[in-house]
Amino acid sequence: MQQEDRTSGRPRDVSADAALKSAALGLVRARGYGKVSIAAIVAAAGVARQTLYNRWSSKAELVLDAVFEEVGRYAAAPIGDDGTGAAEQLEAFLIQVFAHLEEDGETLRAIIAAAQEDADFQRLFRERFVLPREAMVTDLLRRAQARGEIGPARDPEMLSAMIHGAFWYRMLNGFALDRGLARAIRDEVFRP
Amino acid sequence: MQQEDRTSGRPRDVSADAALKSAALGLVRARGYGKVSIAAIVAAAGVARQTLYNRWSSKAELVLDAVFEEVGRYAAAPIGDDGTGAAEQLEAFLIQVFAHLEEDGETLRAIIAAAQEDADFQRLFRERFVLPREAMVTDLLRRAQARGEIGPARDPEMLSAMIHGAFWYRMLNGFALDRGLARAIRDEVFRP
DNA sequence: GCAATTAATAGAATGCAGTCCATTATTCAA
DNA sequence: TTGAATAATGGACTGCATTCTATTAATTGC
Repeated sequence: MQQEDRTSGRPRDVSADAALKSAALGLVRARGYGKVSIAAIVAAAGVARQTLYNRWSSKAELVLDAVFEEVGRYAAAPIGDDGTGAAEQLEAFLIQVFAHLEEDGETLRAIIAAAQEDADFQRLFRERFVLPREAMVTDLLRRAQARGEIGPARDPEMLSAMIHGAFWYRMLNGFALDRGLARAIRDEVFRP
Repeated sequence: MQQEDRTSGRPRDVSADAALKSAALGLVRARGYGKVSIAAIVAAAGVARQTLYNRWSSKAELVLDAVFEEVGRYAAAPIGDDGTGAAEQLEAFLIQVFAHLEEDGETLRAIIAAAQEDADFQRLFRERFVLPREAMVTDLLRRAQARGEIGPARDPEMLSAMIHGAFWYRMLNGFALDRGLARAIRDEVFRP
């Protein structure tokens, strides 16, 4: 997905982008990532197979765009530093993430799997999805540290990796992500 | 891989098991999981393709057996409760795990990926690989708690998930697992 | 209009995991 | 010695992602 304004040649059919993303989004949500074929996506979008590969280099890239970038949802906004304490903010963030993952968790798992088999896609996924979300929690923890809500010797980056790691680890091993987990993580980070 | 002593019928060729595991181990270590085909494994083992599928139901199952079970290595022994403190024990455990992952990390990542696409294999992997190793750390933390090395309000199970999660998360996102990470995890768990 | 350039299309080709099938081999029990 | 049961084998088959090819379409500068 890159644009370089050409001076000649037939222009891209811009409507094909949206048609492909929309078809991918609908099919993946309805049937699950592994059960959706490229053939089904291009048929639903009404374009040729090569048209997809002119825009994305794999099914995983298209679905990443379609499901996790298109609408700008899924914990895309920084965590608001509202009146509540950092513990409440973290728990609310996790509850929101887990709620989104009820719909798209299976797709996220498939995307993480795809990233293990394709180093380029791993980089793309990390830059576009993982690191921004990791930074949100790191920032929250830094603010909490500045206010004294966690000790000065704590390491916000390591803690953020442990927080994300905890639910990745649970998710990738087939456990549900529920409010109890959000609460347990919060409690472990903001220890008594 | 199950045995049910039959009363009749041609017996399994036991040497095929070892030949397949050995071929899979060698090829996967030499070329990487994704570049090794079933055809190459059975050719190297000198057996027919169906002979493999009589024993394992997928490439991932065979490789799990071959790489992570065969020799009983890879942090298979419980963490010794030697004279040192729990912080040192945890760091030593992590350093040992990371050292093994220098050789087999790419394979582990491929196996985690395979588990996301096959619920049966996910269960197998969790029972045979994930949970035992998670329990080692949980046990270590429980002992540490009994000795007062971590506070009584800490949650050993959650902490263990955060510890494993931290390095899974790093590994699955393409970061190296080095001694610095082991130290940072130790420091965050046994905080000042 | 015409050449150059790039896109879209249909369909074939490739490579691979996993399944299916027919045939042959080995064992036990009657 | 024969029949029932199960294994091993080679090869064919299916379904899929990704690539390749030839052809047609749209655009710009001349």
